[in-house]
Amino acid sequence: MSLNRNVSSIASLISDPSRAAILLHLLDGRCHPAGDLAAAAGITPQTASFHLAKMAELGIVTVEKHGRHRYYRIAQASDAEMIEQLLSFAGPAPVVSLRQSDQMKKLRHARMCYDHLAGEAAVRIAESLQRAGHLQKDGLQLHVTASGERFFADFGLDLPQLRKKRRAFSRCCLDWTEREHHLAGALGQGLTERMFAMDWFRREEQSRAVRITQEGRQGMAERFGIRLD
Amino acid sequence: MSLNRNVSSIASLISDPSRAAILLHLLDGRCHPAGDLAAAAGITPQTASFHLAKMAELGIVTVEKHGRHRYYRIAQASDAEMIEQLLSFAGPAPVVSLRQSDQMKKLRHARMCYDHLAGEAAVRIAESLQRAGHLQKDGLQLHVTASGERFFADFGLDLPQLRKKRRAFSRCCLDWTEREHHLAGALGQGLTERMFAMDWFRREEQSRAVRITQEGRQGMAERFGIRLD
DNA sequence: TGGACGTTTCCATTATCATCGAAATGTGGA
DNA sequence: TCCACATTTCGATGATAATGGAAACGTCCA
Repeated sequence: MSLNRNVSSIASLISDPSRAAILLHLLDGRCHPAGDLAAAAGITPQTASFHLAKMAELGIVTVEKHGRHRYYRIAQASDAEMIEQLLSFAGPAPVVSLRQSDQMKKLRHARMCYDHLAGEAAVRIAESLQRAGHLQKDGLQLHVTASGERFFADFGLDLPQLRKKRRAFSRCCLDWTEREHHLAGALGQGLTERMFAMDWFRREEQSRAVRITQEGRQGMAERFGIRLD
Repeated sequence: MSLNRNVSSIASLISDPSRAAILLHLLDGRCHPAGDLAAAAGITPQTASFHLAKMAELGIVTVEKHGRHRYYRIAQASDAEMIEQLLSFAGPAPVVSLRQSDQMKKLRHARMCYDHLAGEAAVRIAESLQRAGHLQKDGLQLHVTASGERFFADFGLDLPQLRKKRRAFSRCCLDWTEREHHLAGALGQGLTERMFAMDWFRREEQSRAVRITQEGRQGMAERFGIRLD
């Protein structure tokens, strides 16, 4: 591996929105073809290729050629953990397994994944939205149906505004604790922001864990038909 | 609003080499006049001033005016820890000169990480405290056990006072030279302060490096069962 | 009071870099 | 063999931002 890594180059990976989106998408630990990553970040294949080459040079990602596809993945699992922590505000990375710890339980429950909600709560919300017919899964996309348009507008989201952003509008993101999908993309971010604004959730200090408030429990039961715990 | 303003803003700050140099210089936790930082980064005072203003605006550094000097320092310990985290990601910088490698050896050995000790000595201390059952790792937390309460009190630390501080009490921080954890948080700071008060360590001028005194070697052998070098 | 010095502000220049169109490369399938 | 498709390379563009010269500001000191 080229030790071309210096602090600034690592930091620039995270500070650029397109690269952050790509990294975020790679955080599921699986391989993704370059085109998917381009779509995920809302950029053209050329641009994605440019970014991926840069990341490969730094040894953050590795490539595997299969036929005419090139599959990218994060080179080391330990890097993946560190990236997720950095993306969603970081403390030092745990080297040992966190499986049984208290902190881990909290993270399983609800946490931030870069700019949107993850964990059990997020997975349940995504399920509920699909069951109600507001979202429809189409590959990696989560299509917003007509009833979904009304639902999100009623929920206080400005969908036209969210669509304008230079990033994928609505995607699913594999939740590494639940092994199910939750909602990501501009819509996931907007929904999360709205729920925070309504004080459904509160961030814990020094952690990406998220605490669900009493309002949150009530709201999730009323709006999504979800009862947690 | 961005829910992770900290990360992306800090990352974009560090992604510029000049600012990275400034921040790295500030990682010693001391105050530095603007001119020194300019020299450290190899840029003119105007440019340094421009960068420092930007960092101050984001709240990552704070200024203190003393006479015609303005002293800058990193505002929050958590930001400093995040930068260290990025350093551990980047890995050790390539050594160019003999003088640098000499300096590097010293930094590996013992250095300041903003307000607490880092480097081999700090990692060994953290290990020793866990082996003795005074600390117990729980995710990112380092829990102080009953025997630990007694140990630290006997060592001269006022734990109740440290707990009151508006920051994480006891946590681990990934050491970028050793790739192991050392003790951070209020407890790490307090322990470091106490050891300095006992003259176990002395800071080198103009550097993050820390020198271990004869008392320090003796004390660490007696209290922690550590023999360095 | 005047001059030296540390620092900042203003401004014009320059460098960097993400971005995408066009074209090239390489692979699979018909 | 030819075409479709995924991806990369090349080249140009435009936006952003770093940079340092000139000058102003404040503070210290003689």
